Amino acid sequence: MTENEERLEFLGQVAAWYYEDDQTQADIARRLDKSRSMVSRLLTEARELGLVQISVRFPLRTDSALEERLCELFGLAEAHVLVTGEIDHPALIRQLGRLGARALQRRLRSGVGVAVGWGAALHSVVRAMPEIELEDVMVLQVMGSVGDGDPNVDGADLARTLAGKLDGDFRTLSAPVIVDRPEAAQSLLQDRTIANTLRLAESAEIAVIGVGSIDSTLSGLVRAGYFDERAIERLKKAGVVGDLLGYLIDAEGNVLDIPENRRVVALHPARLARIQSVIGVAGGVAKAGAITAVLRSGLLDVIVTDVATAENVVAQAGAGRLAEVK
Amino acid sequence: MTENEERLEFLGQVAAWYYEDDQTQADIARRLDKSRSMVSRLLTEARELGLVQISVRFPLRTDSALEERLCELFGLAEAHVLVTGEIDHPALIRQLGRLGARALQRRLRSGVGVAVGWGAALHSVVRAMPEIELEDVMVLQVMGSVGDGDPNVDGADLARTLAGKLDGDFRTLSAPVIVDRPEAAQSLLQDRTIANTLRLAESAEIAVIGVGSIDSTLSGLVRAGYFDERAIERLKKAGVVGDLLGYLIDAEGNVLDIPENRRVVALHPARLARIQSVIGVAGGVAKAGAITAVLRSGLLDVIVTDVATAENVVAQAGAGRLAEVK
DNA sequence: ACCGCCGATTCACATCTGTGAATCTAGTGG
DNA sequence: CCACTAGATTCACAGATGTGAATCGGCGGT
Repeated sequence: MTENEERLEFLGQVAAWYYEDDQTQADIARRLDKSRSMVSRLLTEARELGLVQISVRFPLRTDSALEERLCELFGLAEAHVLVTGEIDHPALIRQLGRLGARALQRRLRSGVGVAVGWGAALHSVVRAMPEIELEDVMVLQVMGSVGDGDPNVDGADLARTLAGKLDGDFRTLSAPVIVDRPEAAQSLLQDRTIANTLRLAESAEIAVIGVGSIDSTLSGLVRAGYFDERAIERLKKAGVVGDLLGYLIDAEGNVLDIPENRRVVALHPARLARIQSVIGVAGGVAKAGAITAVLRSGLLDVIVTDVATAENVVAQAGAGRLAEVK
Repeated sequence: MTENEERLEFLGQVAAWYYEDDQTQADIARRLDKSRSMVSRLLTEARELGLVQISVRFPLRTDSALEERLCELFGLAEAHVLVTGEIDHPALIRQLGRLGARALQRRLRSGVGVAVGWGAALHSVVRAMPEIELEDVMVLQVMGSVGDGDPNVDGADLARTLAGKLDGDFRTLSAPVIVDRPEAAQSLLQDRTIANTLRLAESAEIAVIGVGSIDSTLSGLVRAGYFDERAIERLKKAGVVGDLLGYLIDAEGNVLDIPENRRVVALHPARLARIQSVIGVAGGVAKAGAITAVLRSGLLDVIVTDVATAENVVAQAGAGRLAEVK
């Protein structure tokens, strides 16, 4: 352990020389009396261990008019609408992450429980989260993991990383988010460890969740291979517009009573109601439909999204309202 | 303004591609249809604007036994003693900065006033400070600047940077820390703006200050050219062991009644007494004498230093005690 | 219309960096 | 004592990067 610490310190020293003092690898090699390539590898190791944090941060612009509109329409406590320039999707997700991290940070304090789902946006939130000194924070994973697929958006990893940054503890769900048979889901949900984590999660003070779209390219569930093209078509016909914590929902934000939803290993969205601050982070116009649905469910307290999507959501909701009046 | 924001966003985008997506400059150049050298320059610009934050962070070890000992000996609220491996002075200062930033962060909350001095260690504290979301924080510069010399340790810059990170306001002292004639100091101290800042400073909740040694290589004052070798010799004979906020002090931590101290433009150390949390950050055995003196003055509530120095301080203080007893 | 100026951009080249393959080193088991 | 192996280290080279000097392009002045 001490040996390990010494190595960390050594790697940190090297990284500091390189990144903070702008010394060249050759300089450092001379200093250590090693070859330059060695130094290159030491730096790689330091980076991999997360000793070097590189982040790009610049002021984020938000649209307060749209924010107010969203709050009104859906009875939210807070809305954050990112103003983007021309920007590609990964960049959008990154900026949303920063905005989301800010919203989360504002609510964090020592002793809270934080329930986290997963998804690209959430991954980005966790990534953007600075290290904070808190005590007794507990991070809870609330939806099972995807076995294969993108490990970048894996829930367990997310919970672990977030807990690390908050200097807190964490509980993961070691189960796939969707299993083959309803019975399997049942027994997993009743498993002591899993049930325990979920119980902790529903009494958490804060939840941070993403919103899934049913659209093939954007949905983590689809990308993970749980549904194929035919299944998607069928689900769409059944009224599915997206997912919340892995559960498929319709345009009103209701968890549909379909077989697929009985195979999900995750906190049930209805349980979010008890949580004081439920923060949803999702963006991209393609997700607007799903986001509108989730907002309609009334489960969110805070939404973090981008202008284009927010506009789309407002338009849909406005239309919905008119329809209701008629 | 908007144009500027757009440029920031653009630079941020480029920096994100480079630093977060690991794209090569050539890739980005192709994407932007510019030359690769252009991209290199854009990245430089982004870094200079502070859009890219690179920090090396690894667990800091502390010596809790020594910490307790220091607290006892000097009636401190907190002591932080950094355990260092073999490490050069800049690296030591950097790590102390991180430790200091942590101590500061723990005390920060919305609405506080923070008084800051300057010096290499403080610069490092500010550098290590993460951006935090707070409201109505006010950062006050409490000692004048050095005109020439190392702009890295300039007080005004320090206050500005810290305020930026805390999302707060700041007040600087636009005056040199030491002027030629006592009358000049007097009139500067009575200047409306300066007096105002100092008044705010003494009613601050937190102060973060360095400790100066009289030793030529380590003292910011000496390095800035305020005292030459002969002056230093004379001062040492007069009992000076270091400086606190620019005022020269003896081994007991008293501000000496000498002409030099009437030329200082800074908050008087005695005014620190009102401030709830006075945090001193300083390290390196060469400063042990000065640090001991400052600790004896009883003005500090928190000290942040390294093992070697702390041991030295404890030894001195222990000896002092024995002497007193006899 | 022309000139001259200044910032933006590119070119060319020296330097710096990552990495597969070769080499070294220390520890282990026979 | 030696053979063997795994990890540490270096070599060599391709590729990536920074930067002084040259070039471009627009714009105000005459």
